[in-house]
Amino acid sequence: MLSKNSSSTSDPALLLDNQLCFALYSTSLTITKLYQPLLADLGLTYPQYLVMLVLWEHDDIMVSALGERLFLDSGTLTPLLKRMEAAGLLRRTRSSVDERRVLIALTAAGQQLKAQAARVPACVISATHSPVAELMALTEKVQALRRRLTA
Amino acid sequence: MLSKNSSSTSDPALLLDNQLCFALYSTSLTITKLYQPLLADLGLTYPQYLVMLVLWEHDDIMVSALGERLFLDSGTLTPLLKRMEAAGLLRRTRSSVDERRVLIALTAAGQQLKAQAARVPACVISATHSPVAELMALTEKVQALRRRLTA
DNA sequence: GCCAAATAAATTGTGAACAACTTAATTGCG
DNA sequence: CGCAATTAAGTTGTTCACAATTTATTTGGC
Repeated sequence: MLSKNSSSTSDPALLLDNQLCFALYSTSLTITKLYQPLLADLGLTYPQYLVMLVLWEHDDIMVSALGERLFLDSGTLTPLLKRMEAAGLLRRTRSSVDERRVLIALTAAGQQLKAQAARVPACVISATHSPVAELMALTEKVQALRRRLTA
Repeated sequence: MLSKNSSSTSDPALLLDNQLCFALYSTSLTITKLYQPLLADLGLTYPQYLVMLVLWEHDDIMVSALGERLFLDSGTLTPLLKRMEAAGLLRRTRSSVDERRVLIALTAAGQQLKAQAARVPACVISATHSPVAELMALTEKVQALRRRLTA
């Protein structure tokens, strides 16, 4: 395994496998691919599924509230929500109280999709080959990091 | 905080904050935004920085080897590498041994960029407001999950 | 009441990601 | 050898992400 830059001569801080960011990035992409076939059955992409999770918890919210919850901005959400509206999952309505606001509300079809989505989490969990308690512990640690980053 | 679907009546498995995937996804995006101004000084995007990390460790490798290391395919890498070649960071050359292969090698400018990049990791680490030992432990846990997913 | 500042969403342009497919070269089996 | 299967990279089309900017509306100070 010879190379011009063998890893032994590299700054350890620049080694790919020492990067938390890369671990998060690559693992996130890998899990998303795991979701893809399951979500395709529901007619959803992964970011669209996240939007549905928020709306199933709390319907009829502003685009900006959705964005705060998902850490995404209107530049990402506006086209995404338009596609979901076109798919009949939700409605986008200007608030009459404040014409700047756009409220997102699930359609009946969007609400009903929750029942079908209910079996998705178990499928993904089993594919991780990991004890649930460990997954929960990891979730909390990653959330704690995100909190420290956004504080 | 009243809503049609209050979280207390929701399937816990569908609550956004119980999703490991979302924790990874949102934290990964948040860290990437942290890198963005630092990498902009080097003329790199975050995925381009990852390519450079691999090449600084091991120069002159095939596109597919790069892809295995980064968990990305040629559909993502080919245009990304073309942009990096246009920026003068690397060269793409067909292998004479096997004309299907394209070898990626750093230019002098690409090699020299490593010195400037050396201070990036410390900046990011300090921005996390976390002890380094904790970041390392979390990195290993996330890598272990990725290993279980890709096995 | 007026108007500058702030707020909410949308738009524009660039760069990923990836599924599905194509093109081109090499391998290996009969 | 001959050629089907495999491998490597590239292409196409769709969907994110986001910086920077724009449009439209509302708020707040005077």
